[in-house]
Amino acid sequence: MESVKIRGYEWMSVTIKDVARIAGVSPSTVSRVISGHTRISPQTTKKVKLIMEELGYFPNIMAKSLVSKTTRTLGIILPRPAEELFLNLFFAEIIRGILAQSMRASYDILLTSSFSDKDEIETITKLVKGRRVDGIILLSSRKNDPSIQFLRDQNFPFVLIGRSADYPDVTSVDNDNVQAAYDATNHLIAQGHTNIRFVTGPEEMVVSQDRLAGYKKAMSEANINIAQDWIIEGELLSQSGYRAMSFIMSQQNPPTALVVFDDVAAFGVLRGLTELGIKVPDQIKLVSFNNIAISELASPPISSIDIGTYQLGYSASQTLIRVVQNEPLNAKEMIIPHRLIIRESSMNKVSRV
Amino acid sequence: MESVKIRGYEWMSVTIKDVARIAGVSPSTVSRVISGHTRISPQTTKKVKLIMEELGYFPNIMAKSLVSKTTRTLGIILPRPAEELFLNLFFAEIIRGILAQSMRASYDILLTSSFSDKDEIETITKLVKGRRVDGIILLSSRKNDPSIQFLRDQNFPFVLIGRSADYPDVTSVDNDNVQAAYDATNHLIAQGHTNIRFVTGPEEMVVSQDRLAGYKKAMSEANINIAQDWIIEGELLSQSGYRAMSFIMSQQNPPTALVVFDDVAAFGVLRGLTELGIKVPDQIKLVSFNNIAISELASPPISSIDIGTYQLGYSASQTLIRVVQNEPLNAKEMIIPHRLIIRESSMNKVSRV
DNA sequence: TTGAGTTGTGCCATACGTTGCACAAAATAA
DNA sequence: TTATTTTGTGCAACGTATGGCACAACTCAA
Repeated sequence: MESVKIRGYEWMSVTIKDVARIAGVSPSTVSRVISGHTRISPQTTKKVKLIMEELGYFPNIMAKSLVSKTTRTLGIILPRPAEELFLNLFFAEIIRGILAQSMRASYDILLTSSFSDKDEIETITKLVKGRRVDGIILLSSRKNDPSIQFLRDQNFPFVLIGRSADYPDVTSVDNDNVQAAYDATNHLIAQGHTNIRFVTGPEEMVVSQDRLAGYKKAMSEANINIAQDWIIEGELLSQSGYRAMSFIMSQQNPPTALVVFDDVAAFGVLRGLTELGIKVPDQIKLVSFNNIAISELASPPISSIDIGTYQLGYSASQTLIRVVQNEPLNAKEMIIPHRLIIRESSMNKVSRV
Repeated sequence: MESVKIRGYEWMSVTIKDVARIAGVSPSTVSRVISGHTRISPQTTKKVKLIMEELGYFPNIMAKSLVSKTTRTLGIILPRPAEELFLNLFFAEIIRGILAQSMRASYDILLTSSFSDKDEIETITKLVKGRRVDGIILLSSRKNDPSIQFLRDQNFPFVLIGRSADYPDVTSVDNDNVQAAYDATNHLIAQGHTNIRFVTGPEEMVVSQDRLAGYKKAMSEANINIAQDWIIEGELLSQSGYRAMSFIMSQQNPPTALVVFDDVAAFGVLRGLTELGIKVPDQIKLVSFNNIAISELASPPISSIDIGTYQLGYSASQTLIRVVQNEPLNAKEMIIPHRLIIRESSMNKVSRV
C-alpha cells in the first residue's frame, strides 16, 4: 500500500499484496478469497474480506485482463460518417439498448468511431489485436463493408446490427425490413391509394434496399405500376427530404401518399409540405420508419413502423455476450418484430375533438 | 508466436517477444523501436519494423496499461436515469462532441450508466479504483451530486459538463444559462410581451435553476410581475409539456408567450397547443433551449438558444485530456457561448410565401 | 500408540506482455 | 592502449491468477 504519483496526481494504490501482508496470508490466498470457488477456510475468508473492506481494496482491471485474456468490455463501432449519423435519435436509442443490457451483465462499453474507411479498419485492428475488447457490435450495414470481412478473417466475436448482403452467415440482429415496408405500403394501399411514392435512403445501405424492395413488392402485388420517378432519393438527414418536396408536388400527377424510409427524413418532408401549404393527412398521407420518440409529437403525429430500436441494441448486446462466453445461440440471425403505429399522418378521418 | 485458444476462439497471439526472437534482438530493443525516441541503429530499427509488419504484431494494450499506469481512455458517466434522458438528442450530441475530440487525440471512450444513486458510485469506483480510465466526464449537474464528492475525495481527474452549485471550484464546461434565459426572455419582452410564462425542467438540475433565474431577472428588469403560477413544472420528456398546455391556456389570462427550458419539451408544448387549435406564433410565441437538430423542422420551426451542444462535449474532452496529461488550464470553468436562433415560433410577422 | 491414508488449507513459483533501468558489448576516437 | 560514445541486453518490475506441492489435521486400522 503505497502512495504513487502519476502525472502529478497522488494515488493511494492498494494491491492484493498489501491486503495479503496485513491479513497475514499470501497474495494467492487473497486472490482465492476474491474468486470464491476454492478451498479457503471460512475464518480466513472472513478475515481477508474484512481487511479488503478496511483498506478499500479494488482489483486492478488491467492486471486482471492481462492474465485472464478477457476484458469484460464490448466495443461499439459507429457507422463511418458518425459525425452526421449520430444526430439521428435512432442510433442513440440503439446505444441505449446496448448500454442497458451490457451494464446488467457487467460488461463495459467502448464507444468508437472513425473518419474514413481506412481509419475504421485501423480502429478495429486496435481493438482486436490490442485485445482491447472481448467482442464487437457493428452498427453498420453498408454493402461490401470491409470491417465485416476483417472481423471474419480474424475470427473475432462480433454481431452486426442490420444485415450484410455479402456475408449471409454472420451473427446479426435485424428487422424484417422488407416485410416492414410491405406492411407500411399496404396500410396505404388498403386506404385506396395508388399514387404512392417512396422516399429512399442512402443507396449503399442494405436497409434502404430492403425497405425499397418491400415497397415494390406491395405495389406489385396490388398491380400498381411504379413509374420511374416514384422513387425519390433521400438521406438520413432531413434537409433533403425537405427540398425534394417542392419538386415532387409540382409534378403533373402528384402523389396522394408517401412512404418515407426514416422518421427524421419524414420530419423534413412534413416541413416541406407545410411550407407548400399542403395539409397532412388531408391532402397527402405519410408513413415512415423507426418510430423515434419525437415522431408522436410532430404536427401531425407521424405514423411510423416501430422496429424495436431499443430492443435491437439490447438483443445485440445479449447475443454478443453469449458468443463471447461461448454459449450456444438459438440462431445466427435474429429478427426483432416490428409493428405499425398508426397516427394522424396516415389517418383517413381525423378524429379531432 | 503461438496459437492460443480462448473460450473456443482460436487466436494467433504475436507478442513483442516473438518479434524479438525472430528479429534476433531482445524484447527491450523491440520496445524501443516502437517507442521511437531512443538510440537504436537505423538498420536494427528497419529490420525490427519489417518483422513487426510481417508478423502483424500489435501491442497488447492491457499489458501496456499495466506498466504505464495509463489507459488512454476516458469514461463518460451518463446521468442517473439514463434510460430516459438518453432519449434526448441533446445528450447524443454531447457524446458526439466528446467522441470526435477524443478520437482525434487517440483516446478511447468508455460509456457507462447506472440505475440508482448507489449504483452510480459503485460504477465510478470501479472505473477509478480499478484504474480503468485516466479521467472522467460527468454528464450530470444535479444538486448535491455524490459522484462529484467522491471524485474530489479520490482526487481523480474529471470534468463536469454543467455546473455544480455545491462545489464551485471543480473543472467544468458549461454555458451561461442565466444569461441565455435572460436573452430568450428579453427577445419576447422586446416584442412587447408581458404575459410570459416559463416552463421549467426538473427542480434538482442546476441548469433548470439557472434558466429560471435568467427568466426572472429579465422579467424583473422589465418591471413585469411574475405571478405564482407563471412558472410551470415541466420535464425533459415531452409528454408533460404537452399535458400542461390545456391547463395553462384555459386560465383566465392566458400567456402570449412561452419560454420552455428544452426543445423536446417545446415539441410537447407545441403539440399541445396544436391540439387545442392555438396557432403558433400567431396567437402565442415560443422560445426554447438547446437547439437540437430537429427543432428547425418543427411546424412551426422552433426558436431556440443554441448552446453549442457539440462544442460542450468537444471542449469537455479537450479539457479533460489536458488535465490528465497535466497540462496547464486557462481556467477551471469554461463557458461555451450561446446564441439565439430566431425561427418562426417567435416571429412577429410571419413571412410566408 | 503408531503409521498410513485422506482431506483440507495455504504457499511458492511462474506466467501474462510490456517498459525502463543499469549495465555489457561493440564500435569509434584519442 | 585507453577513454568515449553508440548500441543492445538482462532483469526486475506492474498486479493478478493458478497448478503443483507442502504441511497440518483428522480418520481409521493395526
